[in-house]
Amino acid sequence: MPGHRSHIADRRELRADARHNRDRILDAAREAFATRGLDVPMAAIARRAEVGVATLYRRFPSRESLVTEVFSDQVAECAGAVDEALADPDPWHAFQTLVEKVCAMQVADKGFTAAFMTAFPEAIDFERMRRRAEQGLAEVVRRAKAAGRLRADFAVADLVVLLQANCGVAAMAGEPAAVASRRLVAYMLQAFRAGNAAPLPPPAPLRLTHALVTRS
Amino acid sequence: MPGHRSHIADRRELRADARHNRDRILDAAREAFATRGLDVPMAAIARRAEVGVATLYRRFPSRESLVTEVFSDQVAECAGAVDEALADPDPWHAFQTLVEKVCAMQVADKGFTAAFMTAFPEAIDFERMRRRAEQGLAEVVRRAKAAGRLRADFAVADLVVLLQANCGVAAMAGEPAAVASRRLVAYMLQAFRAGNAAPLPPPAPLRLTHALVTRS
DNA sequence: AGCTAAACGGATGACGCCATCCACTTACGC
DNA sequence: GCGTAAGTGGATGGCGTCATCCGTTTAGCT
Repeated sequence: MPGHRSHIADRRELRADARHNRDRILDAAREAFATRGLDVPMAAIARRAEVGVATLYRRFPSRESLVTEVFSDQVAECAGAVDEALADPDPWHAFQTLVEKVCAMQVADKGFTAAFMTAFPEAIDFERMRRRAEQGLAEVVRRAKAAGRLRADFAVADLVVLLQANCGVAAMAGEPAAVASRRLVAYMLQAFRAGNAAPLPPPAPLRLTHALVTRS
Repeated sequence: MPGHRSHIADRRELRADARHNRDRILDAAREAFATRGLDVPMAAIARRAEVGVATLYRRFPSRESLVTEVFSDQVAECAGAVDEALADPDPWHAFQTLVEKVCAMQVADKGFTAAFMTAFPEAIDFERMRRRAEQGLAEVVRRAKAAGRLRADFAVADLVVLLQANCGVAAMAGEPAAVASRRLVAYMLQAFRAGNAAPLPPPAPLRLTHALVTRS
């Protein structure tokens, strides 16, 4: 089959100006998603990037493809945080730092959570990353439990609960969101700690995919 | 000034069929808001109520007026929960039960939180109720602290944080939301408890009004 | 029963967003 | 330089929601 072009290669064969505009679009989209959330009008992104709507749609046929591209590095950063936690010799410190880091990312960028949580059928990369994150997370949790620092009845799904909760906090207006999130995370981490553990209601049977952000 | 009609009296002077339709609309709106959230199309409500759109708009000129009317009894129920807590001789039990109850209400009805949290400038009744709830809440917290059951560095604003967090959890799909919420609340209540208190980051300077649900 | 004002509901225009089309412009290999 | 394919952006049609208008129906009083 001649002339087959993978979706990885097509960015190399762009003309110089097209490449430039593509970058402008990505920058604009990044900012727009971060401040206004994931369902900002396409036209607004185009305007901010100072390109026509057509250019935007030509480069990214669907909103999802744009989202995927915009957040790919942030997802990578997220996965990096998991790796970092896995490299940490102190299991509880690893767990705590990971949770804090991810939640802070969530607050810093309104779109990120939605992008990461929402199940985009198209976004294979996300799916792969998500699985990897899930496995890494499970390992971090296992270690923290084994070290006796994390309560035994903690479920990995509880992290999804926290992420979702933090997402709700992140929905608040700018700066209070950060303060509130820190407060929430601090409380939750103390509750996660082994030792002072009163019994809990049954855990939610959730995987990362199950956490849906209400998006029309 | 003759013929002045207060906005309280106008429901009495309705014709029988109008009154009937008004009730149908309220029922339909209640269900629609609970299941689909607060920004369900007006037309959908009208269809469900089997009335024309015009009837809906005539009775409730703005969406807010409809929301106010629909949730007035739920807000009252909420205030009732605060009174109940104030009547409870056990301060911690009062606090715990109140938190659990309100969070459960939040999950049960998607629209409720948004209605209660969102600042509707028009909804004076809500404002009054909210103030009352805030004062009652502060008293419940004060008592629980005085009894030595609630950690001293707990801030009333932390309840706003929890409400907002729980709102995020409530955004999940139907049944998992309830499970996750129970789990979240259980964790948080354990963290709120006095005794096992590690230091916390500074509290968020929030009143109930500051918690905004992102609505368009 | 008959009258009238109140109430009804479908049709309608305005608006915003999506996604595509097409006439014009520009980069880049020759 | 110049030809051409790639690229561009504004205009455009489709869709769904909002909110109002207006011709028709109906409750309720006499």
